Amino acid sequence: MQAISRASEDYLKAIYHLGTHGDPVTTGLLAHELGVSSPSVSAMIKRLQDGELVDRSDARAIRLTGQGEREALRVVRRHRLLETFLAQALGVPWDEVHAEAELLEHALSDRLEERIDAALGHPTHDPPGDPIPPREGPHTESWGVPLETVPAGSRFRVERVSDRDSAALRHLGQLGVVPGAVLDVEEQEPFGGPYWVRVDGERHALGIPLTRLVHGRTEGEP
Amino acid sequence: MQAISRASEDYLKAIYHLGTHGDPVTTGLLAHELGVSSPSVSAMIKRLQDGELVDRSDARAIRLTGQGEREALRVVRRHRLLETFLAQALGVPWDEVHAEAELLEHALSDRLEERIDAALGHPTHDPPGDPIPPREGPHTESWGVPLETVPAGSRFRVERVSDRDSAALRHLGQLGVVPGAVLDVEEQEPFGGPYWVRVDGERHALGIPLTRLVHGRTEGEP
DNA sequence: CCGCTTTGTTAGACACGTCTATCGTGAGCC
DNA sequence: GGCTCACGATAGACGTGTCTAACAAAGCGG
Repeated sequence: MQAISRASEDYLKAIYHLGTHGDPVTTGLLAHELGVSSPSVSAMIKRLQDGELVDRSDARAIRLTGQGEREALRVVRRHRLLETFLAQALGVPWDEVHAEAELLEHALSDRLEERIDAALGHPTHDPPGDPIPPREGPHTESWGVPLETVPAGSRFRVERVSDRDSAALRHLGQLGVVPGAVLDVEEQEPFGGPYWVRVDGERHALGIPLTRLVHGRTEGEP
Repeated sequence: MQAISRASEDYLKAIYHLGTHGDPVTTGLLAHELGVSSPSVSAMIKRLQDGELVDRSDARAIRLTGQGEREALRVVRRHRLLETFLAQALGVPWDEVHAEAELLEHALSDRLEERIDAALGHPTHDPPGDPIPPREGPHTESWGVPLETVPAGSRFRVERVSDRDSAALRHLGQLGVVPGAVLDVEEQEPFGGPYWVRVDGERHALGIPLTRLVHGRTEGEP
């Protein structure tokens, strides 16, 4: 119950995020993700292990314990609620909400989190489409499939857009590639060439890196 | 220009607040205010002095330098903007906004501060009536006179209520003693007895400690 | 004028979170 | 099997912010 430091929260959140992408979470990966050296990660993991928040029984991967995952989800919930709130209450553009929420998420009291959740009508997703974990109870991330893997000729409904790269997010927003949008994947040029997609009647070219940021689900043929 | 730590911000803010009350700011006073030991204060003051944020040329009082005061005012501004915003946008009751703003004030980016300020229409005062410092430029606190010093028979306009004691604040709010309210001070019982004041036609007794929290200005006779 | 009380500072320790430099170790490859 | 390379852990240091315990200085009462 003793308070968890901001740094610990950042580590737990990063372990959680990297964990949802399937790859085993390693020291080096975490160090890169958090922008710190790997000895720093080693030291922090040791502290988190002492606090029963991470599990190192598998030497090849860093895993969260049940308690660690609960704490990570608390941070993720606050982050995504804040993103939603900032967008809605203040009109903060969707490529900025991530950075602001990153700053505020560690300073949000349970009471205020509750008020924000209620004021927003208990939203289930934040602006980029990430699901907001419940205050307690199970949670799944439901990524859908990356746009990258979708063959030409498909109709694709956008569910989630990664908000890690603010500039990319802004660009996608300008093209209309937002959660809920429906894309017709018209063509994929070979050898890493762009995807041509039709959004709202407009035809746009998306480079491979962009298509990796967009997740969703294929629908019936166009 | 290098970022100032949260702890430093808290010290600067506390020095500023204690300074506005007239008394010379001492190590012990700061220690009490911040809930830390006085050696901790000594150490921090030394660091702040090294950073040119406090001035110890007067051995009997801790003073802010120009830069130190600017930094303190930045924190105060963020705090009071947040209080106003939380009250307005989320309906957080006025006895809670202080504690929430206390948590969030260190995590507010300039950009978001700007957005909040604009969304609120550049407010000049927060809910308890504290003046919001401008983003830059001079600022005065303008306390008015404490209700405690007002003689019976006066009419008194409330300008500011201290938000340090949440329970007292809630109580005063229930009585209608809020900024803008006009009180008729009907009677002050001797030997520390209560003040009898009429607010909105209702007669209420206020103990001395409460009357010290309320500042304002006398108006014409009732 | 001298001792006591009050106040602030120094000394030394600790927890946290970070770094660089170094050491171990395990997997893959010849 | 032995070498190399990548990776993680350890060692040692530092800055920040805190503590307790001991010391210094200053005012005040007698």
